[in-house]
Amino acid sequence: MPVHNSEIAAMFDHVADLLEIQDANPFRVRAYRNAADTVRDQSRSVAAMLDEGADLAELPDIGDDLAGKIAVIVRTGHLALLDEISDDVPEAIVAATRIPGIGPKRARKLFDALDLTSLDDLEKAAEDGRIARIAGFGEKTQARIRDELARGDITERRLRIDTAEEFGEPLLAWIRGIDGMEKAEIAGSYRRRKETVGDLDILVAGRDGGKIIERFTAYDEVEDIASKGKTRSTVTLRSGLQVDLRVIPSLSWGAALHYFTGSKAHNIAGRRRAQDRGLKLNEYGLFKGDEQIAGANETQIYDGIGLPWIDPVLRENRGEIEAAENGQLPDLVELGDVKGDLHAHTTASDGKNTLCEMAAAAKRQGYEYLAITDHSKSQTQAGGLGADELAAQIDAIAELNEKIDGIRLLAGCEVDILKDGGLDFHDSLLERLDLVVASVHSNFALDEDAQTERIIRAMDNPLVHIIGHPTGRLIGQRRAYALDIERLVGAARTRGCALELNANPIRLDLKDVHCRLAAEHGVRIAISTDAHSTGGLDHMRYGIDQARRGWLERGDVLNTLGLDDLVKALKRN
DNA sequence: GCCGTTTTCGGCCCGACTGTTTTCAGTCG
Repeated sequence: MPVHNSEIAAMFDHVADLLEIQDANPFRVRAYRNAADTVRDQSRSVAAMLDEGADLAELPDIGDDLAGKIAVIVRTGHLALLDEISDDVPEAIVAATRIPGIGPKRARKLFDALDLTSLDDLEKAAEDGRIARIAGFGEKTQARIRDELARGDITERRLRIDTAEEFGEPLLAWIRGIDGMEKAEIAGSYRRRKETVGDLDILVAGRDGGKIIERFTAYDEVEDIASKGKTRSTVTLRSGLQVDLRVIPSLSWGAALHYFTGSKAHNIAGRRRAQDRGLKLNEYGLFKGDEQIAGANETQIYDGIGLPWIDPVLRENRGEIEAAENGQLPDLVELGDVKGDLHAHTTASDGKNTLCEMAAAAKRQGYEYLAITDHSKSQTQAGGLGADELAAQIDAIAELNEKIDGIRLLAGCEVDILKDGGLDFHDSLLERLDLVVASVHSNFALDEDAQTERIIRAMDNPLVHIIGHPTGRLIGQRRAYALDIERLVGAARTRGCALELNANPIRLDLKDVHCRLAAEHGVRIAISTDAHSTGGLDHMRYGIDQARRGWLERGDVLNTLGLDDLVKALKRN
């Protein structure tokens, strides 16, 4: 069983957590966290890289020591250091650091001072007043610990980007109505368009921070105010979403926007560049000594550290700074480049709108084409079409195309990939289609080899144009099935098959680093909404955001082709 | 533990806020 990057990264993060509690050298702790980030961000499996004899010490923030540890993990599945320090630090202390306001130092002090061994112990101590008697702790801290533990939910909770928008956009609109407010934006991972966000970082330019924050904390969805100063406040909304607000002067707007957009790794790299130039970069601006030499807008900030402006979606320290330096930033695909949607359902299977309605909605999107891809017969619960029904739909689409202007419907199907990699319809029927999307909807539990081979076998059929939602994950609900992405990408390339980036915000499948991997190998990506209603076509923008995070350019995306070019591109042999 | 045109030691990003103190450590982003 190959060791996955995420498992190695989790081990390193765990080591960092434990070392921190042991009060180890903070830079050593950071080294483990940086290495975890590096491993997690690799689009290729480091186990496979090792197999090929790669020197992992060439990766950023991985030196000889950690490269050696990775090799051991890959070989044995274990990390001796982790086993050792796990014995010394109760897991409950790590869990306690997830309580807001409790970090490694205070968590350890709590457990040591009161001789605790579990979170239950900690909760009891909070209830009977023992915590407030520890030096450095008081009533407020005790109450917070008690309340957090009583809620029973101190695990990390991230919201999908579309959910975050539901709360964030109305709040932003409300903030923009506050007196004395000059500008406001949501920064953080929201602005970087990550698939999930942990909290909202809202930035406001204005003069009287105290007044603005006073109004902000009066928003009617605010349930709890964790902190409230003249420039900064943290609240929790009724929905449980944490919101951080910062007020800064207009002269620092660009610096602050840059700073609070992150990512942390991108910022650190930026501050290092500033240092290298004898400058200091913080959220107020770029400084030479005491003199502010940039700050009002982001372009100035980047200019000051010798770079062109970098799109927020790229700010993950995954090579964007080097690319910017060399004038090789990607010319990212945009929503306006999209000429059509290649995956949509109708009432014929489990969609909510008819062929006609979907066609009209696609025309309103300004598209040249829309592929109708209802489910195939194995998808009984989704009203999958039988062979006769699909044949009838092909005729209905031909007929409708005669009658309508300004949009071309492509006759397609989202055909099930069966357990053995065969398809749910005979080639004689698939041949009549303009477009075939092949997807896995069953047997998720196959092992990695079997699952990978199953999908590759489906691609062996030249009638298949696109593999739909290739990894099957549902964000926050279902893990991706076991799959060797690199093999899949390699197979897609040699077969001329495209991979889907499903734009539905619950899927966003492929994810960003895998899109980048595919594009690097010359595999085209189809960004498709998998719309089950006319409204579902609007999800395209989430797919575009994800594609941009994956460094995709227009030429990497199948459905940026106009109709004629698309039809040519769909001829696989 | 990583890193290096200041290169094998000695650095490692930076500021606001809270709670508990009474000048600051810890936490957070």
